[in-house]
Amino acid sequence: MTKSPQSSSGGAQLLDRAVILLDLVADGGVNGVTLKDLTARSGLNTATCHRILNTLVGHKLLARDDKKRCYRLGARMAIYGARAARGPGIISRCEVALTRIRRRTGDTIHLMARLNHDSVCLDRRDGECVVPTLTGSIGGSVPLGVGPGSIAMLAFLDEDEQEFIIRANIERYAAYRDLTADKVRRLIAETRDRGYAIDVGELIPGIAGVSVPIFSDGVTPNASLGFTILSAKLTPGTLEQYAMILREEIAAIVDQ
Amino acid sequence: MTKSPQSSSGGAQLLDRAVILLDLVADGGVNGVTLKDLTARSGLNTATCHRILNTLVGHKLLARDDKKRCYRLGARMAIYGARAARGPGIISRCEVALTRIRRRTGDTIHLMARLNHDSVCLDRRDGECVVPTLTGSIGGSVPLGVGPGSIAMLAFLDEDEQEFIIRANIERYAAYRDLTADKVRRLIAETRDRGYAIDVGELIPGIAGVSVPIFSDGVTPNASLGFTILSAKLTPGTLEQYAMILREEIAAIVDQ
DNA sequence: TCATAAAATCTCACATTATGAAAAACAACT
DNA sequence: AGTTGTTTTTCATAATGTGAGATTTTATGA
Repeated sequence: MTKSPQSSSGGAQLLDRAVILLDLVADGGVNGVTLKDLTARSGLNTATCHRILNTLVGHKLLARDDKKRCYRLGARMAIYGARAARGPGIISRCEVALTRIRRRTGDTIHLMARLNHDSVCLDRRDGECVVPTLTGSIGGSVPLGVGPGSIAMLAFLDEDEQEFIIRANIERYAAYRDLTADKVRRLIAETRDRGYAIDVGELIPGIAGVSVPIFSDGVTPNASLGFTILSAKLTPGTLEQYAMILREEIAAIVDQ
Repeated sequence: MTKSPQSSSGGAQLLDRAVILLDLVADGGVNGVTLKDLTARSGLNTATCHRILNTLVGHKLLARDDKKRCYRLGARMAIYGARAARGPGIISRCEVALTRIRRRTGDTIHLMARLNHDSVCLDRRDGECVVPTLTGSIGGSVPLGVGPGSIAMLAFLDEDEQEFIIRANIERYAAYRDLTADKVRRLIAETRDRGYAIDVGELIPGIAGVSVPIFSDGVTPNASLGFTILSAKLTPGTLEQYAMILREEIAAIVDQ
């Protein structure tokens, strides 16, 4: 959980709790999350947890894998998602931009968003040459702090929140080559100065990336737009040039 | 609302109500839905409604357009959706199939799912020649009963539920050329006999379609896979042949 | 195979939480 | 400025959700 808007407590405890659980399940990923995990992480009483989960499953917001006795996001969630993507949110606003950038450069590009401690891929266009990316296809995610797409967002949050997230993710960084909390902090500092995030083969050898944050509401960096390119294709100035392209497109998106 | 699993009443009234509202907002579409609408359609007390909506907005499951004073699906919904699409649900299971069919035939193909009284486009691959479709891009929807993609699902529901849905949609049919409830009933009967749904230029002149239902749980037709083709490209037997292709792919998807 | 542990599910008395009528604040017309 | 319709807040009331524990089901080991 983020420390932030938990316990909105406008008189809807049950709903707040349901959202906590939805979040935990969403974070749980492809493997699914078990009841025990959920009670532990949410701090909720087992019975309460169970009751809420059952209801959510009943409404198909969650699905239950009876075999593995665990919970995942449900069919209705996927449908809602498809509908939401159509509304006047980031995804549909970026759709044109993505396609246009793809045509202009021929490179792989993706739209990332923040969900709790993770950075989730919302949309992407594959480039002419297939490059391995951190997140894989739409819906894939990495811990915030990993990769330029996520650093671009992280770097422009309040320092408190940054620290909170880094702390929460600290053990997960180990899975990404020689990434550490301190390195993340250094990358953040550089990114703030530069205005955009870059990575030159530090996470996946031979693969570089540039990402620019999107301040959808003018204040909070809730999303980012970024390239993934083969380091081999880099010439001096390529990254700067790509950052400019992203900036332009984002500017066009943000002011309506 | 569907008569079905409303009021699950396992001791989570508030959650049930929240889902009702989420559904209404999702149905409301691109224009957004106002509080008044929501209270009217849900039958909930204004204060209760307002409280729930506020909480949902707080969690970004819904978003509020302060200007137009109405509610839409929120950013978090889109993110959940992206994640859900990645799990072992219909979407990811159909992904390969979609791409393969697209390569085999070169035609436009889409995956539809049922949401209340509507049929929503979950995924699609565009064909070599651009054809106009009823639903447009991902997230687009039509009332159940309109178009082969939705008839394919509707036809294999219980008769009671069919009638319920047709009644609910009856006024909306008028927007689609000369479609009427009776015509929908006739199409359903034909589809049941045939095993798949077809349309030859009756909804959009010059555009034909074939769709086969997917019984993801073995019983309920929760989704469908279908082609949209130019009538001009039709030769005798094309539709049958396409239906076979769909059947094959669906068979492969359903048993694991 | 049976015994043991662990996790999931159910039950029910209790009080915290959610409810909705009504009033207040706010917009939108005329 | 007056009037109407919509949104937001308040608060006493009770219905809803809570969670400790009992029970059942499933997993693990000997």
